[in-house]
Amino acid sequence: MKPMTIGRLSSAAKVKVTTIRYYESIGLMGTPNRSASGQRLYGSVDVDRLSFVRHARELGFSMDAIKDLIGLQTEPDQDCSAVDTIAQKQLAEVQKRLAQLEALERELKRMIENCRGGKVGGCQVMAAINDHSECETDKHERLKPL
Amino acid sequence: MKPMTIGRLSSAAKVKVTTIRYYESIGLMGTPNRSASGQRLYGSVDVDRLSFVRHARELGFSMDAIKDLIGLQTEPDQDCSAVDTIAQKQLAEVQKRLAQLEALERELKRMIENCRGGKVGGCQVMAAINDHSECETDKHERLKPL
DNA sequence: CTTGCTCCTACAGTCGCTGTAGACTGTATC
DNA sequence: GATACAGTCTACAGCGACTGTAGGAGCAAG
Repeated sequence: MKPMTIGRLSSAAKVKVTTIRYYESIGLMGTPNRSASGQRLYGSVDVDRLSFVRHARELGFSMDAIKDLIGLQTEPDQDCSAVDTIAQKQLAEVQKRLAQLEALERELKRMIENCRGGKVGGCQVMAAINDHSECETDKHERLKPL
Repeated sequence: MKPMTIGRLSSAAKVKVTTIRYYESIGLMGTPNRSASGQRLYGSVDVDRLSFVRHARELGFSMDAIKDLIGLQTEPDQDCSAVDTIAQKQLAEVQKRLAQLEALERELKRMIENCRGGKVGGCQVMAAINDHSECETDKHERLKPL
């Protein structure tokens, strides 16, 4: 179980080297030991932790939420309802976003469906973007990037 | 049809004042006329254009795509297949994102479902984030923010 | 005339990284 | 031992699409 360099950790946890250093800078990874020449040295604990972070990111958790989850992880005797709350909140966000995107999909399909070729001047897609009187997405808050 | 200030334009097109100035800075709104004291002055053309931009943003188009659409708008005699292509591309992105989020929803639900209270140490949500061996989102590319 | 809103510029901050520059370290091959 | 090349280091700038702040100047109503 000898220590590994940042590059090994990177391929073990499938997180880029630069990203690992970034995570360290925002206090997500603690301060690693260093070799005599100043290179970061990690152990298998760090692989686990970093993999956890990666997977939580893949699940769409914010860095703040992940910090909270890591904090909870280090206190295994605490009630896990806090974890549940974070996960529930995340699920709610995902579902909200799904509803937005479904509305978006319907509207884009409608636009494209109505456009039957021709000139830009009479293009129904352009018209649809211009005239949004009957548009359901108007009721939504501003859309976050795809 | 007398000119309006940026604040009027803002409420007419439902785009924030600061955002209008930002759009100007990235070349999306042209350079407006100015009053003697230097205040921006707009006409109804600008309301239309800005509303168009807002609605396109609500549909999730990138600023680059919107720039293209505006460019096409000013040439109404051109074939509208270019517009169609941009819209199709956008629809494809939306559908891809939908698929990602649906996978996410399933996994979050599964995690929460399996967690039946207790201590963090035995929490199935934490375990699920840790052990991602059977996780379908692992196959996806990195998720963009919600 | 004063109050209080709107407008101006210029710049820093958001999030979650990614990319760049320039220098040093570690390892493999000749 | 020399050389080549990959890996590592720090520090900082940039991405997209804005948002927020500071410190002023303009303008309409009471």
